[in-house]
Amino acid sequence: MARGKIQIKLIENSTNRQVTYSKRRNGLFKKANELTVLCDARVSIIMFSTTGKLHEFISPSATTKQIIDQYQKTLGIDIWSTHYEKMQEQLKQLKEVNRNLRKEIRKRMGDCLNDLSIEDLQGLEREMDSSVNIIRDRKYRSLTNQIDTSRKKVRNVEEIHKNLLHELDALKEDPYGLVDNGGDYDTLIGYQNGGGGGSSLTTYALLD
Amino acid sequence: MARGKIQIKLIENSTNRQVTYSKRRNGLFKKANELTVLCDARVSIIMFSTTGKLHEFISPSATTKQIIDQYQKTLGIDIWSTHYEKMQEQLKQLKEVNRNLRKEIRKRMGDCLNDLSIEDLQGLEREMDSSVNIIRDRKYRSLTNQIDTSRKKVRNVEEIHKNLLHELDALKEDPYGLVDNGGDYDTLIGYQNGGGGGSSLTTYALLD
DNA sequence: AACTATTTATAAGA
DNA sequence: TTCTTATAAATAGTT
Repeated sequence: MARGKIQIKLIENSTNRQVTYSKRRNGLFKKANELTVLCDARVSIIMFSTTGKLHEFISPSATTKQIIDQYQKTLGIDIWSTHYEKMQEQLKQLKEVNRNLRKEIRKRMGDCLNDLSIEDLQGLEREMDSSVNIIRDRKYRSLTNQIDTSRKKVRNVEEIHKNLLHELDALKEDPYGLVDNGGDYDTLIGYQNGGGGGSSLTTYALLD
Repeated sequence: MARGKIQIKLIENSTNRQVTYSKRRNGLFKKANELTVLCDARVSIIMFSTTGKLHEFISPSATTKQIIDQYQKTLGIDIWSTHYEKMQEQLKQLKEVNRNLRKEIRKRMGDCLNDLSIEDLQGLEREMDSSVNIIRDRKYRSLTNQIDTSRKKVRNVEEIHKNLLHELDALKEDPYGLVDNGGDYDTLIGYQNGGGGGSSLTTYALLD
């Protein structure tokens, strides 16, 4: 606008562009400030250069956050809050659910019984009795299983012991190993040690 | 800046101010647009007049949300996202807590017992037994209270009945009401009907 | 960063 | 609000 008119189109020369950006930015900010003072307006200017550099103007009477908040409020279209409010709602619901769950647990622990009627108490008692029975049953079955396993182990150990005794007897009667291992007990638990009969004394696996 | 220089200070005349606001706003937006084109910059201008009216300029190559997001990102100071991420974290935690609470309840209802050891089952059983006892006790006390209240009511009704009989006897012996109500039972439950002895037949309040 | 010829913006008036 | 226009301000090109 001086020393020759220019076309409003991208300035190709990078240096010129840079200089013009700087000059006009100052001009813009000056105008914005004048507007702020003359007309008691609140102005926010945010700008990024091609290189990503940030420059901002804000009327002294405001903050950028204020302006943006009011911007959203005025447009009604909350750029973020849509998402944000949904989260808030979700949060509230979760807290409520949480509170109820805790209350439920406390009831089941014998707390917070004040606001329950006799019928409620009766129901709660019955429900918990039945639950305890289930738990007791589960515990019992679990115990039974363990006992059963133990019993099997014991039986296995006994079997091994018995076999060892047999082998010992055989050794006593035939110290030079001329007689083969008796087939009956070997086949009986032979699958447990891979059928290895190579040594004169059979090894017997213990159950886990 | 024409037809006379002006001081950069609030324009007192409201109409003038309004006009100047409009003119200079256009000027500002025009300059912003030129800057956008000449220097390939992205500019966001948001302004509010004294009266709260919103006007905005945005470079065609951008959206206001983009600019504001980049503004926050560049400054590092997230005006909202800090809050947002905190909420997200909170949400996650609440959901986790919620899940655990539900599991706890299910355990206490005899579900989900698979991953509990015998010791856990034992502890759970003991805890629930004790809770059931508390509930049973509470129920018992509640029942006792009700029974007690009922008993009092019955006693009250009996008392009233007895008194009525007395009055009836008195009436039979003194049909013309010359003899006053017998003092003993009147004072006994007199506080219950406000001490009203005005009528020949005393009224007796029933307990609630 | 300063200069300055010119263009542009705009204050006041219509 | 829009147009006009005299004048102030901004700025492109130069140093």
